[in-house]
Amino acid sequence: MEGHFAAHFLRRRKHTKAMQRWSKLFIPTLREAPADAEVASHQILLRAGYVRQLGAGIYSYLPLATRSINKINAIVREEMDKIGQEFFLPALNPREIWEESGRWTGMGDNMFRLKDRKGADLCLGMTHEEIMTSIARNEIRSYKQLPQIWYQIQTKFRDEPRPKSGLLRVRQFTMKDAYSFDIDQAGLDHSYDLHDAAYRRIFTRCGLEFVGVEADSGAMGGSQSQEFMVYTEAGEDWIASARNDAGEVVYAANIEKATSKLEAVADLEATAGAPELVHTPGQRTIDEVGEFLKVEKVHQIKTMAYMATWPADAKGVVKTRSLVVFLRGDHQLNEAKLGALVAGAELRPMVPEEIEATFNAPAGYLGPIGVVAAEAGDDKGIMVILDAALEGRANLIAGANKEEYHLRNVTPGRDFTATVIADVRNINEGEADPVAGIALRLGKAVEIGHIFKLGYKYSESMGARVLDKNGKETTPIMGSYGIGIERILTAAIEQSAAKNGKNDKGEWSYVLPASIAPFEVVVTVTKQTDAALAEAGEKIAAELEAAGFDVLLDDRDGSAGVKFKDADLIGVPYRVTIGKRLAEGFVELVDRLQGRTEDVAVAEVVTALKAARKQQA
RNA sequence: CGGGGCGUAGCGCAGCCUGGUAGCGCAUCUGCUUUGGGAGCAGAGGGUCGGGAGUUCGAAUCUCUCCGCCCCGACCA
Repeated sequence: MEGHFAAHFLRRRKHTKAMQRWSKLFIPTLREAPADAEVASHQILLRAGYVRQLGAGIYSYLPLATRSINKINAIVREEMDKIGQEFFLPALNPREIWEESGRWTGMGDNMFRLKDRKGADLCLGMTHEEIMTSIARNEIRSYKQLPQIWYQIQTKFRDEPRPKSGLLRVRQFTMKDAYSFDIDQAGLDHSYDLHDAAYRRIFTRCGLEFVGVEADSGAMGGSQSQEFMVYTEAGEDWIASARNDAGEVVYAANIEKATSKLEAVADLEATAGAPELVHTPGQRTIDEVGEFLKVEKVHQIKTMAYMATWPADAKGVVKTRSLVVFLRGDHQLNEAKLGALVAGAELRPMVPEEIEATFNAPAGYLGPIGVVAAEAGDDKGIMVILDAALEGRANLIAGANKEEYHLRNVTPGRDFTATVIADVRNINEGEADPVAGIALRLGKAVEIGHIFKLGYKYSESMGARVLDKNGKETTPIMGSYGIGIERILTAAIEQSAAKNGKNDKGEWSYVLPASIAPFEVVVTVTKQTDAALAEAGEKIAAELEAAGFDVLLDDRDGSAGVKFKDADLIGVPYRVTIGKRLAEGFVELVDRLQGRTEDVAVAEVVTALKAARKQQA
């Protein structure tokens, strides 16, 4: 009985779905992109009538964007429902809950704040750790109620210092955020892995070419963290990755963490058994000294001097420390890696007076010998950092800490010691990845998702406690996981635009994956006033719809050229053109993802499109 | 916040320097002709020139001020 009803209902639903006709839809395409749109996706979203801007980092989503985002949300929901449960939390939050975690002040100016009529402080949610934790705290009493994975798809508000790049960096956006609660670390590991797998399914289904990179856990604290990135020029992060011949990612990391295997370097022959002074008048830079002494940069030591400054403590005391870094001559310092060695401190280059005080020599002739390095583990004195690439090297050229002189035969370990040996250099494109030795690809990327193991930060500070199986009170361990919904759309556009490039008018060309395009197929009637063509368009569109395709029928009374341009512009992957050859029983099938066009018999359209869609999947 | 640029019709722009009737292309509306890659002809509508103040007989134009937007540097989905 029930089964019959369900089947009947499904069938009816399919048939009652309203045909989407271009003549009736609001798709305000623009011939020229607004001048303040710079990045490809921003220009495209505006020109194609997906979005309109309301303010800096504030956008209205028109029907096309809404359809696309709804599809992305549906995919996210489907995958998230396999591992967790959907919530919907308030975007409007009282101050008190944020005070509990210390983030009312911690979030600083990035938080939108407001007052209610009684003068009470409220804010707009930037993320929802606090709210979820408060629910867990109030409701979860026993390990038997764990694990839990709770997620929502919700609007987030962040008062970004600089909104930019269209939908890439905005002040109001949609995030799928999820939080896991487990009784122990093993449970958290599992919840984290579940998210890792779900995220990979989501991004794959959305047609993205992404890499998961090990990331700095950053300010939110926590142990393990992975960012999901899509390579694009519009991105703000730099990442390195390596794929094997099968196309699998064998290594990927944010540039702030990436390492590489270096080719072995044959050291210079010793000219003496100890450092030897060489007169190098006016030769200051690595290039000048290399040229002057006829040595390669790999045989030189680059010396960099920084000051680390920690924020004032409770007594208002500001702590500083001198950092001296030695790098291979051809390498660049990575400030993020250096910063990791002095947690919580701000870095800045030393000023000339500080350099004089530290080295007793002017910039240009700085080197390791004579610098008094703090002992390892000591948190006072000059912190000398030897980059790992110099470990084991010998007979290098370095500044002599004496104006107009350098030294030969400088050998780390023998001639000087460091407080710490660490990897603090930037890796370079083409260097071998540390896992499989495959050439690294380096590029800008946009972050579309982030998963990380939070630990006890919120459960502890907000007092969430459960009883374990021994009846002992214990603190649940948390994970936090986010996906930027609009960024999936934007990244998909950027990804495709990068592949398809610009036309001779400087306009970007792109196609959306069928899974997230506002429509899967557009049926273009080349001449609406021709009754035969119009009728065939209706019929074919209806058939495609009945076969489960999301169809847009272009029934506008305009020239074929305009219709083709518009169809391309909105990024729909498939087009069925009803035109000239209809009299012979053929229509044209354009597969924009494959860049292929073929004539198909009218009776074969559904089959042919299904085949095209299957091939893409 | 610091630095740079911009604000004139829905979109793209000119006009500003040297003050005097607000213009061009596209889009929109009407009619006719067109209809396979952003059509043609004819006509029409549409503007607080970002806001305010000042200078002047007169301000889109000069001065001051405020606002908004974009881009480049510290944060993050």
